[in-house]
Amino acid sequence: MRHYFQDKSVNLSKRERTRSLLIDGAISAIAEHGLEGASIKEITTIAGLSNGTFYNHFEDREEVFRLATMSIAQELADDIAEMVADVDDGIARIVISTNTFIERAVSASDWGAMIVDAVHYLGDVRQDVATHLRADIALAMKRGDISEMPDRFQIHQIVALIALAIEAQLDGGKSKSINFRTCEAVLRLLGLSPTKAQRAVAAHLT
Amino acid sequence: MRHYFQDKSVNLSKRERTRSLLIDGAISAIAEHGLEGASIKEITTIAGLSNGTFYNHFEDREEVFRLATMSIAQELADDIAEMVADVDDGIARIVISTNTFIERAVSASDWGAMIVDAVHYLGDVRQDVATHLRADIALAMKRGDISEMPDRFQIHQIVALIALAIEAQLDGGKSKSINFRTCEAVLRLLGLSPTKAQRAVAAHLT
DNA sequence: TCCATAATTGAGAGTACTCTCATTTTTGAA
DNA sequence: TTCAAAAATGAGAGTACTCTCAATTATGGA
Repeated sequence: MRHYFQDKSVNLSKRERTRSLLIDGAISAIAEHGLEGASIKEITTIAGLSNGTFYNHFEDREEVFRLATMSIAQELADDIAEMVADVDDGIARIVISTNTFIERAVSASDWGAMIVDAVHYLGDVRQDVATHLRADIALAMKRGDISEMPDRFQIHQIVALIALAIEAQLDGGKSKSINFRTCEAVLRLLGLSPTKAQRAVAAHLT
Repeated sequence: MRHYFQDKSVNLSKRERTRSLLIDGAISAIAEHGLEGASIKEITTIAGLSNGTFYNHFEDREEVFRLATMSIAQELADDIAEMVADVDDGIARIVISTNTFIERAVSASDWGAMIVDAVHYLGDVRQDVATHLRADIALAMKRGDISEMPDRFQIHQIVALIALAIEAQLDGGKSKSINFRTCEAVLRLLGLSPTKAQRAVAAHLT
């Protein structure tokens, strides 16, 4: 994942390729030192470019951080959308999406670290997750599995639990149990009883 | 709250009084610019002291941050312990503690902002909350209201929800509804059904 | 191949921060 | 009141960072 955007841009214009190098570099740097600690020097060194090139592509630090976050969010969203494309049960979609999102973020550890950081600083990320979640919940409501559409605050609660699950696994190593329990917790927050939540998770994750 | 530790140390030694001034200053600075953004210059300016004095009292930034966080945590813990001293129902204690903690943190907004920041950086804070929570949960288990003692990860989930509630109110203004729903969410995570959680919150908060 | 345009380079100006230390000021016990 | 010890001061050394820009190098269409 360290060269993800670089690889993806391999037959685009030079401008795009360099941009991608810098975005990959920014992700590594942020994963290592956090949004506030990542320096432009570090980003360009990782990218194998010189300091000045950065400003040929981005206005300032803020811009590359925003772009890098959005790029990751988009990639993960696409990945997950494909994963649940043929699942038509809302609860199942919520469980599978949540689990997949966390798994992917943990596996691509730079991405995970960046997401955890971004959730604390950038409200956009939360809104992004919210959009996808809402669609799945609407589906579950049609079936009567969930009775009320959660508001913005409840979505934030769910996002906080997901970020925590990623953080815990980046610190302590991969753990299926953490994923299971996070999915259960999400369903509990959405109003399922503990028993139903547990059954739903057991049914859709292995 | 801006001069809390200063006021509290008013008849201690000069050394203690200056220390308290600096801790109050550190809290304000961190609330304003975050743990990473708060500079020593800013802390000493707020305290009305000169730059060098800081190093007469603390080894480095890290030390004052740790001390300031622990001081706040201790004060809040004492405050809440007193509040629930004569409540012998575990669920009630959990609800009242959670609500009081969030309310206090939001009212003393510098403290709240610092706690939100510290939760993300310092594991200690989570452990601190954990200790108090565990006692209340043990009480609720004796009565059969909760069936399993939550492990470290579940405690972290609860702490994350509490931090989110504080953050939301620091951004958007005080809101009883956020407190209610956070208490409900905490009880749901602890295994209560949505109905029971709602009743418990309604019974103990007004 | 040629060459206008685009991209990259790296030195450095400007800024901000942490921490040290010789000096000055304050404190409080005798 | 006196004065040794304690505390506070602020200039500045050392470091690190952001962003600019004139100069250099690479690119790709004709």
